[in-house]
Amino acid sequence: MAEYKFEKSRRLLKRHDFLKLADIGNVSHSKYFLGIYGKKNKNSDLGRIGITVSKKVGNSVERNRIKRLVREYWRLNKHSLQSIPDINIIAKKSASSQDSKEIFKSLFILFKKIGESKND
RNA sequence: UAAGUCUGCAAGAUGAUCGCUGUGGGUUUACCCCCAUGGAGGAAAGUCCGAACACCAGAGAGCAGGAUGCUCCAUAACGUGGAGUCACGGUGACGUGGGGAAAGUGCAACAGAAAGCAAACCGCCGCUUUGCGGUAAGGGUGAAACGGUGCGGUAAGAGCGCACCAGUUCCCUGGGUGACCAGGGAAGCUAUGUAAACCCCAUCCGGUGCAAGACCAAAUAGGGAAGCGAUUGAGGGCUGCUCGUCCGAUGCUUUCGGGUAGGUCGCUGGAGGUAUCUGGCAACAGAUAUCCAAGAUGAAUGAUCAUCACUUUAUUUUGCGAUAAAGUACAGAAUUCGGCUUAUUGCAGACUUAUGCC
RNA sequence: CGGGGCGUAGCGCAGUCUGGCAGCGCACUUGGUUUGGGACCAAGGUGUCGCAGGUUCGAAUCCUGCCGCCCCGA
Repeated sequence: MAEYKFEKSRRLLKRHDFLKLADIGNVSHSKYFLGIYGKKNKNSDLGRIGITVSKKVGNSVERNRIKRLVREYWRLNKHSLQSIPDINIIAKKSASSQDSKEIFKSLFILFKKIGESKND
């Protein structure tokens, strides 16, 4: 049961955390999302996640829905994302008015790309 | 049946699993964990008004600036609401609007003779006829041209006179708390529009906003005070310790205060909700009973599945119905209330108009 | 939680305060010039003035309510 939990310590919450990631600046794309990620943290077995959905994506209902879907995907797939470092997920404009299956598929592709690039 | 007007109601339901978050309890130094229970709206939105609350400023009054503007009532307050009143729009149900133009100033393009204490282009009339005078009936311009119709009157005309009508101001009587309404009389013969132009009158307004404001407070660098210390070395580094050696005076230690990162409070029980009764046409107020119903902070309230409900489409059926698929608006609390405005789905009721039938 | 600015022709901007003709530059079209092109010369087209109501005889301009974009403060 505990493996599906989603705690605050697993999230990026402060502005300087986000700025630090932007300095490192490793970027990957998928259809609806952009991922900015850092180097792997050796002390923690799992990276932290931050979600950015700008005002251009839609109204507050739409923005909150996307954030919840991203968190849901992260929570349910934690066990397969062990190699993922700290990451900031940025929603693209086209992510609005997509259903949950499309969102999850796009996230799957994004994390797969990041996992492969770490192996290089 | 169609088109419309007004008012009200709802905002899919139930269950399971996995999560997020508030509160209470258990356990614990504390975290974790376990149990119970709560978790978006009618607009939570826009931030357009009004207040509460907090801090700052302030003797009192005024000016400037801003807002509001028929009347009465309601309210903590309002630019809001209720009831009325007048005007305008609509066949109608009904809707929209409201101080002052007879204090002063300004503006009214083009056209037109003339756009406001009048004036004479054409026309008409008179005379002593290259012109002068009278005239506002008629012409045409314009959004707007100084009451309308008729009769009298006149050189031609004119409220110049009269009758009726319309309008203005004043007075009286009656009704109404009042805006105002009804009736009667007098004056004068007419007074353009614009105040969402300046302005005048009346009423109201100190400023900033929960990132208000209060408290705790790391690292680093300043500041105040006290103590130690000046080559006779305070203190520190190299080391487990001693010796030794090196650094060393804008120094070291203690303490006080401000205060950043960060955190806690403010933070949800209130001009509160629901029901009944009483007063009031109503808005609303009062009494009694009962209930406690979100509190996040890179910001919770979600995901998946099942069943049912509603709508649409397709297939099948004479039909009822059945099956399948898709869909179920606008939209997310951010200190809290009262309104306004805007976005938006469905349903119900009352009423109006038109047509048809009985 | 507050404050400010902008929206006018394809693009960049005037005009809004003080209501009455919607303009300027570049670009575009046509003609001339040139062997041809550029440059140059001449002529021309152009707009729901962000949207909707209202005030006025008349609104890009005044008033009210919305929409979009940009910026600032705590």
